[in-house]
Amino acid sequence: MDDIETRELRYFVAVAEDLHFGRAAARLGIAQPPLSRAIRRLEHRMGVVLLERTSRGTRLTAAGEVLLGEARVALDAVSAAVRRTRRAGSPQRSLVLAMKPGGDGGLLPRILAAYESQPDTVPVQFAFSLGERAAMLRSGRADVGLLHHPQNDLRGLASEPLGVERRVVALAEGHPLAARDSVCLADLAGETMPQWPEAAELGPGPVVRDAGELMQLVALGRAVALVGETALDRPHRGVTYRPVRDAPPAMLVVAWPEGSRSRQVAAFVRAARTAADDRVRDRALA
Amino acid sequence: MDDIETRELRYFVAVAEDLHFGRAAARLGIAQPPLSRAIRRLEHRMGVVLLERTSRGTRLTAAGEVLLGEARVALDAVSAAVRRTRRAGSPQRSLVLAMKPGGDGGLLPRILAAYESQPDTVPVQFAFSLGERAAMLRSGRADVGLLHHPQNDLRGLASEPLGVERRVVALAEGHPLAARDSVCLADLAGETMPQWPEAAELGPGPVVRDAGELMQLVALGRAVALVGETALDRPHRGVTYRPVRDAPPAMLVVAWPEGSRSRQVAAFVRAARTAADDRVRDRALA
DNA sequence: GGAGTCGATACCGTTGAGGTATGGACGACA
DNA sequence: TGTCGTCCATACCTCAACGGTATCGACTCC
Repeated sequence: MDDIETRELRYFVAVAEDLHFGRAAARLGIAQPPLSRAIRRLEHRMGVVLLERTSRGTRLTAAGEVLLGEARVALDAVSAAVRRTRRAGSPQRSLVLAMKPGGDGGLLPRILAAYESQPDTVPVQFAFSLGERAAMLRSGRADVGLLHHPQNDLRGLASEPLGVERRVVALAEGHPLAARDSVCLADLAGETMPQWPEAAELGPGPVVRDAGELMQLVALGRAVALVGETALDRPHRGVTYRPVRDAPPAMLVVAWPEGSRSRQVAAFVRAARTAADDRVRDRALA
Repeated sequence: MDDIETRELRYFVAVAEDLHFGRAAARLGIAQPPLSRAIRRLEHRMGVVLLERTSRGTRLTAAGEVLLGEARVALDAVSAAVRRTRRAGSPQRSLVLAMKPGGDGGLLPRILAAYESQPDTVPVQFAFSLGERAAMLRSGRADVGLLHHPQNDLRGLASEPLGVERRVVALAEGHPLAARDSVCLADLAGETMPQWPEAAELGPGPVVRDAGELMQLVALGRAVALVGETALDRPHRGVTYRPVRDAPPAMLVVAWPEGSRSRQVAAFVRAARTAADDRVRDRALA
């Protein structure tokens, strides 16, 4: 009755993303007629119309919109199952850590030291990613991640807070706002902010691929950027930083897939907590 | 490469649950040889051994254990996708509320009144269930639920707290502990506690199917039961209630599937919050 | 009105899912 | 120890359905 195969979901997602049977079929590596038939059969078995076909393209119905979102989640879950099983079966175990370069709030050395001081640890591999690190955890490409709340979408993940980071704005040294001691978000309304290529939908403004490009643009006065205060540890030439009074503070969290009962993940989370607690204590002493 | 079909996952879950190819095949409605081949092909494609076959039965490998858990989650996600899409496509909309009979902490009348006072509401259907209400939300059989934290597993769900309920123990009137003003958990160590048939694994002790049976057993002195303090609103003949000092309080929450962007769910959650806030205010006035 | 685009239909070959019959390994038991 | 029973694997067959090519029908745009 409702035994839908993942192939059918993959086909539907492809069509729903392209809104074009021919292109979707090409992307899937099959011809267009089998794709049309597969989608039609899917609609018939679900008893729901998913697409409105016109001779000039295709649109999603309300039910189709729902299925697009749900199918992506379900396909993520399936490929996560495969990946995690493969990793559990492969003899050489390692722990894949998803993080943004420099996005550790300066905690990473402490965390790794604390992790490796525990018994039975495995090598830690780094999966640097500017974009959706949360998706890497959900899909099983990474085991544990350092991310920011609420900037990252933590749904489907479990997490532990490691500390809050105030946000500062990076400005060119000659920027008018650099004359002030602090700014507020309203002051930045007219400024251009760079964005990562992985953003869900690209707005106006330049696209940058790494922190170097970002700071280059800022130093040139072509953009401003909201960054965590730990960016002050590695200041960039020609860039000055000012606190943003009303920016929501970013909470650095260690996150992992809900329901992961891996010993290694638990050890890493423990190490992260230890490292965060230690830093708080060190700062109190200083 | 990793395009695993849901059929293969269903087959694997069946075998992993039975640890017996023949019985699993019967349950799936197919013959044993195709099932053996399907599992073998699955292992081959994943590059991992999932089962240790002996001529006298079958055991899961470590990787098989991982896949069993992950596959259940993935299959839940797929059937949830189908169910939610069907409901989105069917013209007559309604909101399915999962709850335990009497498990509303006395809030339900207020919640329904608040919900129905909003514009554009749909009929509320009740899905009473003693067992895994959280699973009903995850699999799309219900849209929103009233459950208890931490007694229910809220992973994969979003939730809002509605209030805490202290826990009391229900005792026969002649029970020795009824002589005390309050008890602690250690006092209950030797007592028999009934359990619901949906429990993951049945221990010793009687099984009850509803609150009436439960209270009957308690009144007869055959068992004691930990219940929420709102049970005092409908006391049972021959049963007396005593607070449990160190029992973790149950937090009543309204929960819904993560990522549900349904307008009706949002309206219900809003109504539940309103109802909870109103009751707090009323009690403060009284 | 002709050309072009896009999805649906017709028809065909091949893959593979599922069936039956049987083999082979192993434990139980006399 | 030989026999029987259990349980999974293998061999072989059938047929549904997946995917491919060719073509149609509807609609848009010059």
